[in-house]
Amino acid sequence: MAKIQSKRNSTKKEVIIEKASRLFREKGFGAASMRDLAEHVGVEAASLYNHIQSKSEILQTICFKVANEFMTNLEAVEASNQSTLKKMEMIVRLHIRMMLEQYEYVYISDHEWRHLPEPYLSNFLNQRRSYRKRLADIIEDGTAKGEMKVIDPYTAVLVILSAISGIDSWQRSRKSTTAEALESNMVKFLIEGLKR
Amino acid sequence: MAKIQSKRNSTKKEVIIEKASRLFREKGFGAASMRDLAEHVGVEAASLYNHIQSKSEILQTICFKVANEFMTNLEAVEASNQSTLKKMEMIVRLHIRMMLEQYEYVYISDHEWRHLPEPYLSNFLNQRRSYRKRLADIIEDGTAKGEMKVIDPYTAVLVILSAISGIDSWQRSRKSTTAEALESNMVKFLIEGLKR
DNA sequence: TTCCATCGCTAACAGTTGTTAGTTATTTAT
DNA sequence: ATAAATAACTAACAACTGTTAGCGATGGAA
Repeated sequence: MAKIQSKRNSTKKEVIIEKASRLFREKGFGAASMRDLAEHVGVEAASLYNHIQSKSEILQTICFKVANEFMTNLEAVEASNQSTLKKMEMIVRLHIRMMLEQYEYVYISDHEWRHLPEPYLSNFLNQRRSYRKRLADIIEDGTAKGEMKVIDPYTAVLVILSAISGIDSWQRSRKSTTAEALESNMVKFLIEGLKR
Repeated sequence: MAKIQSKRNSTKKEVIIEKASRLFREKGFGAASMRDLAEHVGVEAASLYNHIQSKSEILQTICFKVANEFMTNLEAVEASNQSTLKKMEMIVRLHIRMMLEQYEYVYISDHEWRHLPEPYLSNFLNQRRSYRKRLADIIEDGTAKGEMKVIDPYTAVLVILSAISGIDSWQRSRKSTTAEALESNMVKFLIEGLKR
């Protein structure tokens, strides 16, 4: 049942969301229109509503997909038996990979969450706050154990996360450098900055 | 001539731009309407056009005001006789202060430049690229002199700049910590991360 | 074949967008 | 006081917004 399969074994809904992610990143959620999106999907605007419920449903899907993926990975890191410094390195690497491999989704989750309607907005912000708090706890733990330098944990979290989310402007301007080189450079910088 | 002074010794045009900066940050450039802005200024939407030429002129004014201020300050730093590490520290401190003191303007210049119309968009991007190149040159110089660790200069620039621009999410959530504490924490982290 | 669900289409809705024209009110200069 | 300039107003424009209704085509299940 359900022949709705388009190319690449994906639902048409998934195709729509993928095209939308590209569009939302390029123009911003507010400036991207449904007719715009429809054209990229190769269909009339009204037809989109056979697969999705609303424009903001697309945004919700993207934002929470990303948020959940980060949260799941954080839990795995927390559960691992590693030094706090190693834990932070794992998280940094995860964020960089996500940024490189799922660029559009991560970018939108980072930049367009403002346009989420309530109650999703509050939900998203709570999740984000919780995520950062748990990162800060790791750093605080690292400081207590003498593995890391004495620094405000929340500031450190902010520095690390925003540094990584800034790769977006790298993405287009530096195809020359390899992803591995970028990753190791950023890890070196960010983790050395933490090391005591 | 010209009585157009409103309160606070500022032109009505300046008042409009100030109110607009707040609005553009909160809602995003695309989602903020002229009628919205007019209400905040205390006037009808059409009346705004006695003082400005278009909506995007406001965006242009803000973006280039910020860009020019950074560029001017960079030139001063370049001309100074300091170690490369000290130069980078000066730049970091400048960016943090700008972020804290002219939050709305800097935020918009950082996040809403996409909506600049051509040819201003290309102009802005050129200026940004040049700014980053000159920062990277300082770091490269520092590495050559053995003051800094061997790291890709452009990556370092990106880390530093995006880390600072991430203070926006700090701004609202951490009124408790003082600006000085934030500044010293970030300098410690970012500059130590550079130090050889 | 018949039936039914799925999907695409056209047309239209009600609302909002940035902006202009034309007019009136207010302030400044003579 | 009068003339000139400046800025506010109302009304309207054409274009565009997300979204719905309804109809026709398609294709798999019975």
